Amino acid sequence: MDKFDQQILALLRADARLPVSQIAREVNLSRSAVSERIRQLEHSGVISGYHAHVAVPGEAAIKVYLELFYNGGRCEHYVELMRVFPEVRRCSGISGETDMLVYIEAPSMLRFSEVRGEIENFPGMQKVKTHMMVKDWVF
Amino acid sequence: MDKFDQQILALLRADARLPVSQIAREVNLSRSAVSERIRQLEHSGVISGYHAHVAVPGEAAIKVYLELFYNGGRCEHYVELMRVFPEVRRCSGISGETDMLVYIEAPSMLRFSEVRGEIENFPGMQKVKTHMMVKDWVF
DNA sequence: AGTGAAACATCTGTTAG
DNA sequence: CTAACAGATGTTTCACT
Repeated sequence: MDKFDQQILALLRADARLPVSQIAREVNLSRSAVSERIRQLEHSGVISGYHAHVAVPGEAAIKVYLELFYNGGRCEHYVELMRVFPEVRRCSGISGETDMLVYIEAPSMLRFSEVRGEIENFPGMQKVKTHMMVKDWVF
Repeated sequence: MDKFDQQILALLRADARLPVSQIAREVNLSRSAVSERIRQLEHSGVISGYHAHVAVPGEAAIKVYLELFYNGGRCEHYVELMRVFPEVRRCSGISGETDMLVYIEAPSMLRFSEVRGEIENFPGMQKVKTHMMVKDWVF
């Protein structure tokens, strides 16, 4: 994890679709070297994925935390199911009784209800506890 | 913004580097159609960017949600007290029994314990429930 | 570790039908 | 939408620093 790796990470953090050839130019390494470094960074888990940042249609008028309780199935499974909703911004597996904590931003109460309804009907879903966010400070 | 767009968004959210050709296969559209749709989604701002998710070693090694239960005092009061900790990233007043949900990122377990200890000793604090984040997906 | 070059498959953008 | 083409890109391998 030297200076080159850090430069590569910074570039991919800004634009995950930057071509290897261009990265090579900017950090002054060959394509093969950059390819190999990226492969290492991915394999070692430093880069956990590449994701498009999708804006919530409308605006985030409603902010909610859902507590999910389900039986069987790994959390990865449910994450894949919830990924289809742009309103789902974050899924966190946490210690304690709750299986997963899901943060949702929706443009309206109606839309939120739709999303919540679909999540409740996921196979194996046992309970969905809703926590409307009434105040919020982000630092 | 029809069903196809939503499918495309879900795929790019999961893997920003998915080739257009493969997306086309999965949603049963032609490459040109998918290319055009992605172009529209980018230009209209629905897709605001593509980013590598990087786990920086040492930075935010520990992610935790705290459930705060206190008696008396408004949440604004406690927010002011917690603002002194850079590790406190978000404070949310939510509906339900829990008075406040606090998201914390700390560089080490030791440092987190210190912060948690201080929060527990805030005047009026009744209970602090810790939820270590063991898995996490941010979209 | 990195370079440069080559070879090959794949992706993309752009045409034309 | 399909088909086809040209150019760019990713990946791998190799000989050589």
